[in-house]
Amino acid sequence: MKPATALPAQKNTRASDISDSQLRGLFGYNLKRSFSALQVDLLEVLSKFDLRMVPFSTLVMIVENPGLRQSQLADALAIERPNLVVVLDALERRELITRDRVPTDRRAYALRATLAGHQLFEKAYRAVQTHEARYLDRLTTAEREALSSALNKIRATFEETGE
Amino acid sequence: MKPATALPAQKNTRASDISDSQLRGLFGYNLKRSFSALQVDLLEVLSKFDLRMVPFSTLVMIVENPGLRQSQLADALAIERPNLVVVLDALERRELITRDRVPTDRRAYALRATLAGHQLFEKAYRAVQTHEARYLDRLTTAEREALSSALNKIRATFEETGE
DNA sequence: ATATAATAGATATGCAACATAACTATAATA
DNA sequence: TATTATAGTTATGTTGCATATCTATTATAT
Repeated sequence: MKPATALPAQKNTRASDISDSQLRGLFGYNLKRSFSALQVDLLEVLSKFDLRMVPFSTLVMIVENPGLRQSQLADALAIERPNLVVVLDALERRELITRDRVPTDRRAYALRATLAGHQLFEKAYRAVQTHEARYLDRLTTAEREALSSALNKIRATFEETGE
Repeated sequence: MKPATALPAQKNTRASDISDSQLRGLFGYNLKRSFSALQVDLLEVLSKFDLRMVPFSTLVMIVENPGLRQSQLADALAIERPNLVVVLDALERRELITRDRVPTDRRAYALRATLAGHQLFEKAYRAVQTHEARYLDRLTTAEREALSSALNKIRATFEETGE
């Protein structure tokens, strides 16, 4: 490979004055960094219940929508059906949910949470709410509403064309 | 495995009325869904420049901070040093950046963008700004400020303890 | 009625993001 | 000068996410 030359006559950056204002000027970058930081804490909270983000969301959806089909669930969570299968396998192995045969459609399964599943949901959901309060408490009501509305608009912007 | 039984007497959820209000009540979930939707669009924009999110961020940082060391860069981007190595390898192979020996510390490399690197940065950064305008234009000034402030508070909440 | 197409779920597989342990070479320090 | 720490690298593993393809079953189209 021929040696690519850097632009000449550039002052070196010293350790002290590293700047990321170009990236900080991008909304998406801030969104990613904030979410990543939040996620570390959330994963720690969920780990007490042997859950990760997708299995937790899955359990929440099944508790809220008993009898749900796997395809419907994958759709609602915006995850691929093959990936949901392994998540459900794990939840079923832990006897948190059941896959019940649907009499009217023998291809499909109706998903339901067991008693243990409901109990785990209650505890985990409350723990997540506590985790959320950690940062939501620092926001003003106006900020919370603006944030909520902004996130919805962002989602709407990209999901309307993307789906 | 003994058959786990679902809770009895539950009305099945019909296709039409699947609800995700429990998840929507969680801020982190909305954040994740919005970011995922945004990311699809962003990746498409970056793909025109043969870039992904981390290589793009890396290039931006090197352009803004010529002479930067790899460790400093990994720190600033909050990515692991080993993962940065392969990103830099690829950028160097494309002659977008150079790794220059540092005379005062022969372990270290000073990272600099080549002319091609600067040019790609200019084009890609503008394209990303256009992408961002797609959703930022739909937000009110108040929403934009609240979102910005909220994201910073979220990051502060979790990075102050986490680092 | 039967052939064809579509759907529900599962399996296999691959890529990308991210993390850790351990190595080489240098530099800092005790 | 011996020890420790640091910069970069290599190897490797895990998780998240996507696609192609398979089966069993159901819907539809002639």
